[in-house]
Order: sequence, then C-alpha cells, then structure tokens
Amino acid sequence: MAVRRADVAKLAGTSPAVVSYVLNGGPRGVAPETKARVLAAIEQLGYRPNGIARSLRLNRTMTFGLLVPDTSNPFFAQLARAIEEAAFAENYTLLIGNAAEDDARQTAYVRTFLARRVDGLFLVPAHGPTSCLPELQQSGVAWVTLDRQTPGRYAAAVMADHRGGARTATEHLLAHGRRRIGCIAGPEDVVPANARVTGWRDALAEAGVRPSEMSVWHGSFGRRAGYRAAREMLADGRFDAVFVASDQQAIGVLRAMQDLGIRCPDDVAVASFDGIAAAAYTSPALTTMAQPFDELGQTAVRRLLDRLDDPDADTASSVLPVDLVARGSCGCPDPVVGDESGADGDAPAPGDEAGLHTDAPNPGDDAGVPA
Amino acid sequence: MAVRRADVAKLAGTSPAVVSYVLNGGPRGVAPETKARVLAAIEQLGYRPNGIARSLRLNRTMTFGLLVPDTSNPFFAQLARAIEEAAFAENYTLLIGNAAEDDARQTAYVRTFLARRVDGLFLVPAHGPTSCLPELQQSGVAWVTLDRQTPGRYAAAVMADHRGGARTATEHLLAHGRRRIGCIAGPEDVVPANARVTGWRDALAEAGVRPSEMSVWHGSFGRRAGYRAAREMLADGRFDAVFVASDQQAIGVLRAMQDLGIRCPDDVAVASFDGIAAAAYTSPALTTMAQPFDELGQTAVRRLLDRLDDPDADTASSVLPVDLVARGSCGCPDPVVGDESGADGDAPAPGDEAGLHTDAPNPGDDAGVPA
DNA sequence: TTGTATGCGTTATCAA
DNA sequence: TTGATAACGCATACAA
Repeated sequence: MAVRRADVAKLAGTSPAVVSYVLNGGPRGVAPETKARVLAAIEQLGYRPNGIARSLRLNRTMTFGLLVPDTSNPFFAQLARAIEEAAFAENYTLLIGNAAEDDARQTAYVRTFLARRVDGLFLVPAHGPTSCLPELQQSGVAWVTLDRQTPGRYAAAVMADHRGGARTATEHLLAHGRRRIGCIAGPEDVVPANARVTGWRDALAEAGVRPSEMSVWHGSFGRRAGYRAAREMLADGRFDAVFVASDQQAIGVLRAMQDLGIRCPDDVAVASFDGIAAAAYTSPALTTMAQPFDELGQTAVRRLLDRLDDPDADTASSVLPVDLVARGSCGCPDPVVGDESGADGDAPAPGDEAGLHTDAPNPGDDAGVPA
Repeated sequence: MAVRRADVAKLAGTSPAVVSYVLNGGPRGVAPETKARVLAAIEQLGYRPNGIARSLRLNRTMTFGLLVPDTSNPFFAQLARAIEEAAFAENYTLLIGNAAEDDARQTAYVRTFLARRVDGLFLVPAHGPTSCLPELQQSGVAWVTLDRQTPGRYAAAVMADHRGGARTATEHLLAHGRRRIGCIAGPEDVVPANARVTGWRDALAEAGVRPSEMSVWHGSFGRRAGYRAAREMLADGRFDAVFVASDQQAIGVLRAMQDLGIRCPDDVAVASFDGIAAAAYTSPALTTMAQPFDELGQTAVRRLLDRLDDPDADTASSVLPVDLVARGSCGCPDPVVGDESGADGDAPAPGDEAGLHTDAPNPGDDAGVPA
C-alpha cells in the first residue's frame, strides 16, 4: 500500500526522478542498466504509481464526466456504452452521473465533476430547465452536448438527424400507402422531440396530407408513455399508421395494440426512432430509424479532444445521419431474427447484437417498398 | 481557473488554513466575522476547491469503481443505476468500466481504478476467466462482488437468490399444471446461471418429474441466445413450458415462438428471471422473478462502506430474496399495463416504471394460481 | 547520465 | 481565535 516512488528508488539504488523517467519513458533517458534495476524494484515492491498525485502535478486526470438523464434507459445505456468505448480507446475513463431527470441532481453532478477536475464533460441534458449551464461555461471545462442541443453556443453538440430521420420514417409509412399517420412524440420541452415532430410534418406536407388534421401526442420517451398514447389515439381507428418518436415508446404502443385487438401492421403500421437493440425482438419487429451509436460516441470524444487541444475550436453541431431499418411493424417483410450474422453465443460485442439491425436490405430511401 | 485557496485567503485578509476551516466546517472554529469575509472572497473569486489536491492529502477520493460485463445490457444497466443511486446518497461518485465480456479489458479497468485510487470497487465479473482477482486482492482495496460469486473468499458478494428464485418460478409453472418443463440457461461457466439450473431441478425433482429427461440449453444471457434456444427446443412440441434464465433470453424466446406459430402461454408457458423493466411490455408480459435492484444496490454500498470502516469485516455473501411477478406468459391473467400506479408522464423515477412490477397480486408462493 | 529541489492545492499540526 | 508550516506523491527544471 504505502509503497512510494522513493522506496523504489532506494531499493534500486537511484533517485526518485529516475524512477519517473523509466515509468513515463521520458523526458530524459535512463541507462539500460539502471532501468533494469528500477523495473526489478518496482516488480519486487509491487509499486503502483499514485494517479492522484500525478493528476495534481499534471493538472490532468484522464477522466471525462458523462451526465445522462437516466442510465437505465436502454437508449442512453447504448449511447453511454458507445462513449465509454471511444473514451477507453483514448485512455480516458468515465465518471458517470445519473441526473434522474432532476435538475438539482444534474447540477450536483456537474459540481462534483468539476471538483474532481474532469478533463472534459459529456452532457445529455435532462429535459426541463438546465440550470447548470452558466456554471459549466464559467468553469472553463471543455464539454460537448449529446443528443440534444443546448441553448446558447457554449459547447459543441453531437446528435443524430432527428428531423431528417423522422421525415424518412414517415415517408416510408406513406410509401406503404398509409395516409392517416399520427405522431406519438416526446416531451414538449425537448428539442429533438420537436425536431422529430417537424420531420413528420415535413413528410406529410410534401405528400399533400394536412398535418394539422393528424394529431400529435406528447409525453415522456418511455414505454409507458407510448402505451398510454396508443390507447388514447388508436382505439377509434382514426389512424392507419403512427410515427413514434422512440423505440421505447413503440414497445409500449405494440403492447397497447395487442390489448386493444388492433393488428400491427395490418390495421396500424408503426415506425419509430432510435434503433435500440430491443427493437429487433418485438412482434412484429420494429421498423426504426437507427441512430449510429458508435459514430456518435466517436464523434463526441473526438470533438471533446479537439477542444482540449484548442479551447477555441468551433462549436458547430455535428449532425449524424440515421438509417432506416425496415422490419415488420411498417408492413415490410418481418425478417427471421438472428440467422445471418455469424455464430450466436456470447455477446457479439461491441454493440451487442448489432448485426440484427441490418436484417433487411436498407432502402435508404423508399426503394423496395410494396407501394 | 487558477484561483487557489491562498488567493481567497489573501483577499479575505486571513490565512489559507482558515479558508479550509470555513469550507469544511472544522476541525477548528472560525470567528463569524472572518467567516463572512472568507465566504465573500470565495464568492467574488469564484473559487472552487481542487478535489484532486484534497484527495491526495486525505488519501480518499470519494469515488467507487464499478466494473460491469456490459453496460448496455438492460439488466446490468438497471443494477448499475441502483448502485449509482445508493452511492450518490453516500456522496460517492462512480467511475464506470465496461469489461465488454473481455478479461483483458476487465483487468485494464481494474488497473486504472487502482491507479486512480478509488476508495472501493464493485465487480460484476465477466464470465470466463477473471485474472484480475489476485491483483485486486493484493492491492488491498475494498471490493465487493455483485450478482456472481468469485472463487475464494477475498470479498463480500451481494446477489439475488438465484437458486431459490428459479425453484419458485418452476414451481409456479408446475402449479399451472405443466409437467414437461425445459430450461434455457445462461453460460455454463457462470455461477448464477448454474444456480438457476439447480433451482429448476429442485422444483422438478420435488414434483416427481425427472429433470434428466428434460433438456437444458446453455448459452449467453442475451435475447439472441434465447431466440436460438427456443427455435431448437420448442419446435417439436416436447415441452409445455420453459423456465428461462433471464428476461432478455425470454424476450428472444417469445419472438421465436411467434415465428414458429407456437402460442404463449397456451402451447408453451414461460417464466423467466431478473425482472427488468422491459418484461412488463412483451405480449404476453413475462412472468418473472424480480430481483430487488434497489436493495441490491443499497446492500452492496453498505457492505463496501463496512469494509472501509473495518477492513476485516466479514466477507459472507448477502443473498437477497427475489419476487415472483406473475403476468401473462405463465398462464396467469395478463394485467393491463400502466393503469394502477399514478400519473404517467416523465420518468416515474427512480427505478423507472417500477409500479408495473407489482401489477398482479404477488402470490409469493403459489396461491391464487389456477391449478 | 544522475541526484536535488521545488511546486501542484490541500489539510492538519504547532506555535502564537 | 489565528498564522505559519509540513506533509501527501509525483514530475520536471536545474545543478552536478
């Protein structure tokens, strides 16, 4: 435990500085002979450098903070994992915070992250107020916003193409001949939620359907909200399709349709958004706009590193394209799960059962859709 | 940025030590007058204490490491969240590591955690070898094992009653009059997986069914493995029920049954294990043994804190009971989702849509089951 | 090529 | 009640 660098030096018959040099490979050279002695001493004493002292000295912790509204939500969990993956590749470790959709708690986490001197911060803002923003900006840490954009231009934002994706999904439903397409959206005070509604409107308008005559239901992104929404919107047969703003909600929607005796896709077709792993396993499987989790993670890390190098790096948003994954819920043929991509078995990591997302030829546009 | 304690002291016309005393409320008193001046100076300069320096001095980081096989797996995500919750309540922050079911990576994370001087470590061992164990033990950090037990008696283990729960689930299927009950299990080299198989055997044996005549399928805990298992085991009608070792697998099983045209629960009843949130939203909803996530998290944190106070605290395992949540997949009435527990809306935190898990009167034993 | 000395920002001990 | 000062363990500029 209490073995310090000085102990190693003494045993190796040299000075602490030299121990540093061999450990860090610099900045100065060390005679191969001494180096060997030092390594032997390290081994013998089981010496482990104290990263805290190192951080203090270097003013760098090799740690990023990741603040998420709810880590147990599968979408955020997959996003967090992608970031962890990209950060790990750059030798950064993640301090994780669960805002639990609570502004006070979000602020509390920002404060501990700051106190712990994280080198940078990823923020997926909880909806509602985000009172930690001024504090963050003033602190001077590098940070990037994920999935949602924050008001102001303090930080870079990395997100999927919410609007374009929603439009594509809706267009796909239209291509299936559906016309009365409702929208089950996210919370009204969340930017990407509204962007998705806009995308849905875009598609309807272009197809000559009056969006104003279709209804939009706003609620949380969770399964339960989707369930309730479907029970309210779908019971009377007004709609022959519905665009759902998240896979989680769509899972609730499918369950509600089952309970109501409405068939999917025969009576009501469903298309949703996110591309979480679970979407491939519902019955029917969900047609969804898959977010590029890995790319989101990599982009976010890269942009944060850019800002570490140059605090004045630009804060433009990175908007990444989403992919239409056509499965059964929209009326496309529902692929048999899990036969195409390699052996089964243990966790086809990373990204879990990622191969499943491409189980239908991706039309990109609307090619191949039974009109 | 570079505002240090000394700056505050100077501005307040006092000494650095006094600044500490007012900040930490001790160990010595400070004259109210000076205190006011110090606080004003802190405010004015926007001073934020450096937690790294503090950690170095105190030899305490107020940080725990959490190492998980796969954070994007819903079960681990819910478990991680419970731990985060409990740790946050004790003012600890979590450094999170994703082993990605890879031993080398698990070891890499153990090392950074050690280097960063976490005060304690939660380990959910990946299956397969766990070569970091000696290193961990030798390091002297306090750590507890979660969900799975590690060989040896180095650390306390906190886990659910895998065997008893599996037994209860199987008994429930038996109480529904099923007799030909197969078992879809987890990986063969994972202790809890085998404990669940044993529980299933217990129940069959007691009911006079020869377990040896039923088959056990081993595979990963994921959806895909469940899907494959079901296609292999269920196609020929040998079974009228199946005990599935995880909800994730069961979700795959339901999908496979759909594809095979086998009705659940009519043809094959299903009961599974874990009680993840998603289990309430399948069709039919899954009857499952719900793990007490919150209690697991609290117990784990408490036991870790105990070991911080007293490194020689005992390392006995904490085995927590699991609850039978009867829903449609076993043949019980499938409850309508989400009407009972309060308003919907935004994230019924914490524990997400927790109210749903109790949507059927919990028999505890087998009471109320249509024999 | 190597040893010495200083500072990182904090807390705690010791005089005053 | 307060001000100075010595660690905590490391990295590096500087002297040797």
